[in-house]
Amino acid sequence: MRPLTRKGAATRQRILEGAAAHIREHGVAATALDDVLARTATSKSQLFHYFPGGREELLLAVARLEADRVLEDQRPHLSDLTSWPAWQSWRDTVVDRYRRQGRLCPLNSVTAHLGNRTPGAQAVVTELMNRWQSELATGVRHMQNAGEIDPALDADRAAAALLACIQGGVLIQMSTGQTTHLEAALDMGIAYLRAGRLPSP
Amino acid sequence: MRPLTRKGAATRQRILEGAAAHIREHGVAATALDDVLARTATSKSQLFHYFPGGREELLLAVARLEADRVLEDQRPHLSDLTSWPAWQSWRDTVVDRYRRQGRLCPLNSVTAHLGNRTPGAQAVVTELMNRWQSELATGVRHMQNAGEIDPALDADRAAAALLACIQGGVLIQMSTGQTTHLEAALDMGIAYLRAGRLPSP
DNA sequence: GGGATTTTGGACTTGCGAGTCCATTTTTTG
DNA sequence: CAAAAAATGGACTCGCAAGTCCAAAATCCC
Repeated sequence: MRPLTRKGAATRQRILEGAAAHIREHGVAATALDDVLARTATSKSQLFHYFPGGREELLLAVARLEADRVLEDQRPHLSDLTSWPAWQSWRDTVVDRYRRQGRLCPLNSVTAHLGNRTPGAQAVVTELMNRWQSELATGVRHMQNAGEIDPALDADRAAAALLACIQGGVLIQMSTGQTTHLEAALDMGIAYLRAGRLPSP
Repeated sequence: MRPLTRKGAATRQRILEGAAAHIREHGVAATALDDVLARTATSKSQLFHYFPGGREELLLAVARLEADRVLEDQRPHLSDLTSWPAWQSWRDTVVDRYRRQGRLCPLNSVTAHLGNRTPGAQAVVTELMNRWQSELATGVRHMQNAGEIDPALDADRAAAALLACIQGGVLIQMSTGQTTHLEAALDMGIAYLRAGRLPSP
């Protein structure tokens, strides 16, 4: 079904990354297929050869790329939330990542444009959220086992709240350009976790 | 400059609300000018007569409409955060409002589509956020004065965090369709405020 | 009432950009 | 090496939807 030569795979990758880059710089609305072709030195036929679904399929692939990137950029901290200093450096990483990213959030941009009526688009986002929340919950549970957080706390619900803090902070940053809300929300979330800490005996 | 007959004003309003309604139902991408014309029984010339800037100006007007609506839907609770039960009913109102709204967030949809390149679009959002945060901060300060929240808490920062909780919860709801994150985040935010309460003497 | 102004209808232009097609070149495979 | 399959170039079609224009109708103002 899909033999895909080495050269072919390279071209496909080039198109994909070129599209992602252009979207990161100019947003989805200002990204025509021709822009991608020009930037990647490819032709229409190549694009439709590797992405038979056309624009929509390409955008979906970009969404997947960006979604993976989101979690990758939080490594290794995200998977090692085993002490308060670790939580703090994770927090700093997140803030820094989004500060760097600036006002354009490629993922939000793409999914918003793809519309939530495309089942694929929301699947990508939903899966990202699930993985993200799951890793946070693992961190919370670890701290509970270490006696640093009240075991009565619902780890998943706390992780959900924390995730919302991040998303909201980022969303606000997209309009204001400031990361102050993100920082405030994250700090609050972590403070909340610590407040539920078992009183040291 | 703009005499605007009574009839003219009515037509303009009809177009504006028709556009907002169509966008709420179908999203921005799926809203062509012709759709609005058909729904409001008006013609191209009328639309461009009342919105000389065309589509962009219309969308911006819709954004303003929706932004106002967001705060209005939280009245009167938002301006009366003077007791813990009051905070709770505000929280319930917000959750309910967004549950009703479903997956489509007209404001986010419009601003995302208008791109953040339009200065007007982000101005609308920024102003909304400022007003929203300001009202929340007022509520926090009121509770501080009543001795229900630690006076050492930075009211504006707490309000910023709370705002991020809401935005994030809503954003996640847009993909998942669930309000669980919104609820978890809001509950956490309020719990955080209460945790900072002065120990009763 | 009547001239000025605003409102309205709707056909027309226009440009953009997605998607198609086919001929040609390159690579794989046996 | 030769046949088959894949990769590539780029011109072409085509539909949609934004925006323009002008003439006709309604309304306002004195």
